[in-house]
Amino acid sequence: MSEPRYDPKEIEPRWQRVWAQERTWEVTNEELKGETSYVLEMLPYPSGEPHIGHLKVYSVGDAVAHFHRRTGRRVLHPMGYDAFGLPAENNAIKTGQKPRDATNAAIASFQKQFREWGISIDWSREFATCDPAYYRWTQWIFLQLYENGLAYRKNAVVNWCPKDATVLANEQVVDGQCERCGTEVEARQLEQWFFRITDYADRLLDDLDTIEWPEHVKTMQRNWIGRSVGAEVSFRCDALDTEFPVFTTRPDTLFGATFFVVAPEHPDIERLAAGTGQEEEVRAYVNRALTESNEERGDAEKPKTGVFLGRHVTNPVNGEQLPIYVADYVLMEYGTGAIMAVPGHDGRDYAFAKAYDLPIRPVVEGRDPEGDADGLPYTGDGPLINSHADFDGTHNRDALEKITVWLDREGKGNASTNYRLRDWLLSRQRYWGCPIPIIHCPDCGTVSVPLDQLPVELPEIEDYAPKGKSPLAAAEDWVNTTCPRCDGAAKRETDTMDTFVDSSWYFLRYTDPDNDKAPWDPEVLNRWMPVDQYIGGVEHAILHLLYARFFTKALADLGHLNAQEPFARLFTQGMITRDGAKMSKSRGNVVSPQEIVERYGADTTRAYILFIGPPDKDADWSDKNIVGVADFLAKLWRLSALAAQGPGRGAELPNEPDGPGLELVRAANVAIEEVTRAMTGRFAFNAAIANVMKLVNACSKEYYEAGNRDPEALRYALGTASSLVFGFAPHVAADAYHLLTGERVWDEPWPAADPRFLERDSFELVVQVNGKLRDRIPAPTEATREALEEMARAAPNAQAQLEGREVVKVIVVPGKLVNIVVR
RNA sequence: GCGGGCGUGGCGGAAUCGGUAGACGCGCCAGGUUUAGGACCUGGUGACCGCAAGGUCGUGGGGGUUCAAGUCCCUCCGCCCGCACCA
Repeated sequence: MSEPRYDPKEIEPRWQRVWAQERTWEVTNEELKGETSYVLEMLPYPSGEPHIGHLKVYSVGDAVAHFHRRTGRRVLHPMGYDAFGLPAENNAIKTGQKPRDATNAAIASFQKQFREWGISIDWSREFATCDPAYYRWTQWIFLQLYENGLAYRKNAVVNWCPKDATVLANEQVVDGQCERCGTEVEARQLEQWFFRITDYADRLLDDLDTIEWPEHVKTMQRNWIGRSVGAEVSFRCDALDTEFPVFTTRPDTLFGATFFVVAPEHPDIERLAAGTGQEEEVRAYVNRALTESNEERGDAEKPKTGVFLGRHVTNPVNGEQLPIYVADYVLMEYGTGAIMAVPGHDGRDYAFAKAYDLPIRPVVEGRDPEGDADGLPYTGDGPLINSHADFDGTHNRDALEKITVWLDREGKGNASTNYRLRDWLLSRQRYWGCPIPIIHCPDCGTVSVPLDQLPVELPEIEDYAPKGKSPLAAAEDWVNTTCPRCDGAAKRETDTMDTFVDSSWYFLRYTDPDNDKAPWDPEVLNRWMPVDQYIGGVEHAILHLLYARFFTKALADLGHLNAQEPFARLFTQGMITRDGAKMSKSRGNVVSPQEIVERYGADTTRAYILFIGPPDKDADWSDKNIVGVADFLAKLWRLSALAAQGPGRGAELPNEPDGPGLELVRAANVAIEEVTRAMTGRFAFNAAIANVMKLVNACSKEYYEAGNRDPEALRYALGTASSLVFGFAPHVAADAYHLLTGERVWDEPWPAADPRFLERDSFELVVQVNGKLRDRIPAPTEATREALEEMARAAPNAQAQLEGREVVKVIVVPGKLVNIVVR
């Protein structure tokens, strides 16, 4: 008989058809009894074809979704598209193809691939964020936030990308460059829309403790939010009759302040220097500082520079007159743009004082061994000195609180907390995004579009080229409208929203995607949310993940949902590299998932990407290693087909297995145990697959070498292997299981190991002498400690080591080993 | 500088608790089967010494705790990621 041949090209479409026709992976909100689970991968931005990173994230997510289903949970596993965005618009400018057409084409290609990969998606819930039926509710949420003071417009210095001709949020500027195109961003003073994410800074920080996320992602968010606790202290300039507040984390060092510094951008510089004779020098310095690039300016290593402003302020704690300097090491964006300088206890102030020969006064006792000869600057803790009789001798941590209280009582300051986090700038001067549902009326001002007029649809336009304002401004028919309040002539807001707004709530919409009365039914939503397992790339550690957390909290506060956090557990998958480098067209090292799937089939491709290593780590693609996985799946299928040709059917646990059958049953149960362990609370898919390989190897050996002595046990072992591997290679597993049993493996519960087949009546006892392995001998499982010790002492290779030595101690670990300690 | 992570054969990587290091796969070597094959099956494969039995060494370096350390503690080195003149 010729051997049956594994043919993924025939198997895979056949099972995909079954899943599509039977809508196998759909869940309805009507049948939400029992335990549920919401498994979600970050939604893709559809552009061209999916790449290998998509294949990885959905392979990981699908493995989790299947495991949750088969361990008794109803699983929500939806898919959608982050479909607004700059690439489609830039493409339109270049090729003339409308953004919607290009996006729809890309979506079609993604859908096709995801189906060909056999990902278990509930397609009934699919949407794209550029669908009016979706962005209607994006606008609705915007208005909720606007009406409640969480969205506002202000004139501010903002980041402007000259290439993309739009403003950017702080999170979208990396090293002073546009996150998307790498162009150096410019500072511009503009009127823009913001979300008040800073109101949530404390909760965004504190609630990180309530979610199971990778520590490095939490750390990045903590860094980004950047909370510092301290005090705001007022320094008065009598000459100008003005108070200058500063923020400090070290009010305990107030007595050590010997000068005062303002940022070059500080609005009062001109006024301060006026009439002091320093005007020229100050102006020259400020001009130079302002024209310097971000990189040059931000270099902490370069020598400190600054110029005396010719004025003084009064230190509120001791009345001392402190000279005011302007220096570029002080940043306008942080705190108040002015600092008190304590050179004795701050490295930067110290460097400045040394450069300009300013006095340095230590006020905390202690020396920094790395510091100068005098042990300064000293940033550690210690008792106060040189301060005031009331505080000298007090430990600085206690003094910090006391001085803050004193400042508050005297009206010279107060406890204060500062954040690095800025409000989220959401408006963009681009076309392909969600319109901001606002009307500007000359009489009524800024007016919300009434909810019953949503969505404000994005009009069709011909010219997408950015001109420094939104291309929508040219769509006059659309821009000109009437004010909903006074019916007078008014204009629509022409900026669109940052696409991160679209993706900050899509996971909520999946729970109730067809609702046209509301963004969701809160009762339904609350049954699914929060997402049990979220999976995506670490590149979104701050942007998307912070914004989504903010939206969830804000919407919860407004009573629209219960969850305080969107994603209870987060898994960040590592990158697939090629030759140790990130894949990119310019490097020419791109691995096309389509090509691999075409050659080996989706099952092999998916299983290989999981087998390559731990999924949270980066992994280098190798064309060679994939054949191991291909052979393994082929072997599983072939053996199943052969076993199915033999007598009998089914993959039931044999009644009283013995001999070779018992060995197979045992191997299957060990595999169940190991795979379950790899999947429970972990994502050790590589280890899980390795254990199934081991089981299939045992089956192979029994079939080919020994002659299939127990067909029933063989079918059980192969059925178990198919069942265990289904989440990684669903088509071949479904087919093999069907051949063996006529049943559908996804309807079967996750296999449970039978303890009877995990225990054995004898085991290999390890005999150590002084911790060194000396022998292995068979021993009965039931043997007492004494019996084990006796057997160990009698073991031939151990005996040779014991000769002429005194036994000091014997350690017996039943079922494992005996360690004889000798002298 | 601060914070997080990592370091195991020729290669990718296994090893929840401290208890046989190197599972599984690639590669390599050998054998079987086949008209042939880049198909299929089986075995071997950390280094060194040895004909063998066996021994010595071995999880980035050094030190420690322990009967026992890849695993725990200290220290040093190297690599990766994030933040960084944030007061």
